[in-house]
Amino acid sequence: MNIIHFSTVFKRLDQFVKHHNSNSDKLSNHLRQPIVATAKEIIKIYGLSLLKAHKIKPLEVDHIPPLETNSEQLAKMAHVSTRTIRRHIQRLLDAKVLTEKVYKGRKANYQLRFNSNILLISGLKPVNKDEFLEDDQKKKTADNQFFKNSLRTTCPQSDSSNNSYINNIIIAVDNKIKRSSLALTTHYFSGNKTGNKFTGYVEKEGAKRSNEPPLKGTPGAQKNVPKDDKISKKYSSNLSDLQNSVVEKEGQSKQVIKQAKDTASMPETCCFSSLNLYVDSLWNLSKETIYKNTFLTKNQQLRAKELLRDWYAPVSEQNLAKVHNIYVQRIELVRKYLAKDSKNRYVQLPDRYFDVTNKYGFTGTKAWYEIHMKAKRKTRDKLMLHAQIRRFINNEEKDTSKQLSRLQLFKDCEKRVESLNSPELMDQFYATILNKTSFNHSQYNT
DNA sequence: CTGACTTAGAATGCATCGAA
DNA sequence: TTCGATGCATTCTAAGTCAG
Repeated sequence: MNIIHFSTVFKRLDQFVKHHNSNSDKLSNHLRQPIVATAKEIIKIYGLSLLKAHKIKPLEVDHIPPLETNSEQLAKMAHVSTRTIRRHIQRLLDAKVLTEKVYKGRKANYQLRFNSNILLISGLKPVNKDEFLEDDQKKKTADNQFFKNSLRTTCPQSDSSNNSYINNIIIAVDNKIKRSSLALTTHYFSGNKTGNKFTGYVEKEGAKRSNEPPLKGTPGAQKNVPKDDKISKKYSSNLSDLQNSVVEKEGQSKQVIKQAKDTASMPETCCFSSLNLYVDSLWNLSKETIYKNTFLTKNQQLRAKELLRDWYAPVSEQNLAKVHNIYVQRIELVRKYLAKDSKNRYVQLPDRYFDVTNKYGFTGTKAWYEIHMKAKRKTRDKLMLHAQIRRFINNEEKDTSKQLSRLQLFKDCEKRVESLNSPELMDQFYATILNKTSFNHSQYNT
């Protein structure tokens, strides 16, 4: 029995601190981790003291006693010096986490009063966890934590810093867009007619696609299948999702589908302990990133793990680590997407989001991942091209005595660029080398 | 891209002051 | 005398810069 339900109060404290930090201009006004840690220690002490007081004499809601403590005690608990405690208390007072500090004289402890919005003391009764859960759930509902109408959003397909929220199937949700029964990915909701330069997606294309049934290789592609062989298809789709993650078009590799079916038909081949390890790891990551500020019930969490198991189940053991890594990156993409506009964006609850049949959930992040990897490769190739050009130019600029053989170096650089397998980059290489006078050295000297 | 280096700001400890 | 408050010096850390 606790008067203060610590985990709930700590969550509220974290939210309060986050809100406070985002609202304060000066970095010096921010509450940082050590101060928050001190605050938590103080709350722990307060909880215990209230419990003791309640045993002696039942507490009344309107007369919750303040915490009587001293810097020495707090310093011991928080493993810091008394000086630090005093500073931290001052900062907590400034931030209104603590509302009052009353000095009771040199031979007495001082009294601390807490912000009641954070502590949520229920007075006479010990805190009923279930009540909190219910309340919290109601609040989450009110805050649009559940899906009502449309399942589509306008999220970008990569973590590039674009704002073209046009043709993206729901992976995470953008609250900024007004919802209707219509799919949000249609052009009606276009906020940016210029489209997504980074991904090469344009509004027109997106609108067109939104009217089409989901295709293989499109964002969130999880082909609709008849219910009877749903599971095997589901697994095969999943596996191709994994195997083809290096931008191989989904469904194009027969081998992959075959392998998926084989794997799905032999679940016993999976090493369940390592599978569970990956499931736990991915779930913990999701909880700490995309569901960091979302209250989740026990059942939702259990269901989430079950669903995540579906994602790993068809994967052969030797591929588990690789696949896990891809899933981690996909979660990271979602986190970045949410972080860009945390007020207006949220993600579906895990019991729905990780459903493999929900093409607008985690399944949809495959397209993000592919585009992300494509962009990464593009950047890498470009850097490689620039490096080769710079290498050649630098040699040209050296004293003749120190220069390497021009032809030899040219061939060497050409070979490297050739290995990128991109005619466009090859052309760029030739153009720049042949027309050295127009070469803007500074452009490549980065 | 990576690692070394620099720098500003925050955290902390020590010494001292001052109020009760 | 005790203990919170305060000034100052040191340490730590994160971000930025630059050269290889």
